Amino acid sequence: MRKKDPEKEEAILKAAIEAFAEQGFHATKMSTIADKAGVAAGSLYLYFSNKESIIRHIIDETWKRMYSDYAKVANRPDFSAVEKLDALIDTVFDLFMGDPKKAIIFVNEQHHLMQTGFSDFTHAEEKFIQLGQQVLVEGQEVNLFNPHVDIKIFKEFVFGGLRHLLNLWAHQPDLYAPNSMRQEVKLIIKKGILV
Amino acid sequence: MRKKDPEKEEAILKAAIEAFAEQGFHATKMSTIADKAGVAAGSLYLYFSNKESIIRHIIDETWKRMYSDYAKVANRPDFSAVEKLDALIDTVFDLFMGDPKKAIIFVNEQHHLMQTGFSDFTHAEEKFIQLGQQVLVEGQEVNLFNPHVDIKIFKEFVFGGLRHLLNLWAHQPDLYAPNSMRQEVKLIIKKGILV
DNA sequence: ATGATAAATGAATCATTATTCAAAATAAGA
DNA sequence: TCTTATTTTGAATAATGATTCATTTATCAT
Repeated sequence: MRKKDPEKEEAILKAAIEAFAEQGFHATKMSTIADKAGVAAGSLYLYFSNKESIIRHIIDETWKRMYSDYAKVANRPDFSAVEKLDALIDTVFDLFMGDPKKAIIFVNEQHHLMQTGFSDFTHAEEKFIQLGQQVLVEGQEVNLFNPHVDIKIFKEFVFGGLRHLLNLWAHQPDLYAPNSMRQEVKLIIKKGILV
Repeated sequence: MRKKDPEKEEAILKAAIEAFAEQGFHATKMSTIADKAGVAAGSLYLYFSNKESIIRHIIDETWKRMYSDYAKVANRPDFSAVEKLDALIDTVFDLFMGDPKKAIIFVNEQHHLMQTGFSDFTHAEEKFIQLGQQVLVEGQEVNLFNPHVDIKIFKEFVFGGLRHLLNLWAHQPDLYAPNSMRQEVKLIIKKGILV
């Protein structure tokens, strides 16, 4: 009996991340992924059932990682809601700045996946979003956060803003100093633009 | 000599907007657009050189409209920077709430266009963004806006947040009361979430 | 009316690529 | 070493759908 090489799956994923980030999901050919990964085209199908499932896997993993990273912070009893909110921003930045290509895929291809029926990855996504929402509710309860702000809207607004910023940065890292970027975001969402 | 029917171009654009919004650019077939528009597939090519140019046209028009709508407000000398900022939000909301399908296309397909070489529509886009940026600079100069906020980052953050919110709303209008949504956004970007 | 010109049609073309599958290579156990 | 089960290969398949083009139809000018 022969066993599948676990490094091969890794190589395929790495190749796919590169290709999807560079050319987008649709423009990426399976043969390109195979070439980059150094395997035959047919071999891709031993590890993934089809092209779609490759990108699903990538995004799913990303959500899971984001959730588990942030869960550690969100549950710390010694953190105030404000600190937890800052930590949320840090979690997102840390994750994507360590992996710009994933950031690009994450931002650009997610909508495509929603059109093709939902699946597992929505679990991880929902859990993460849920965690963020809890922090906001907690902050309002202890009167740290403005009770007139609609949490559902705030949450989505921040999410969209972050996504967009990370995408810009991933495409042109030179234009944005990573650290000032995350500090700016924290400032904006907490205090707004008025003096 | 026979002339092209200007209503036919309209019909094609309307059909394309519908199809792109429902199924996304890639999944939309030229034959579907033709069917919806009530013309033959080949006729599409009398009005647009290819599939890509149809979506370009749609997005370009949208940017142009956004720019011209907002230019009226941005130049009013009787408006403070704060009022102009509020008006910016209103402009965007007004435009897209009047046309949810366009909102969906605008949000979801723009990245795709950037991959396929830039073109005219970046002009209108840049002009609009430029206008917004001016308002922010003006606000900082007269000390209405916090000078520590990085305008470039603020601008993009707000842009991304708005995009995302509008997309959510366009997909499920029932979940978000349009007016409260725009008020919330104004509140958030001006004052942040802290009490 | 009528011819000339351009618009409109839609079936045929053509290219593109995800996926399959028969054959070959490889590793593990006997 | 040899057998066997499983992986790997990559050429062949098969479907898809954008675009073209020969033909038909409609409009305008005379």
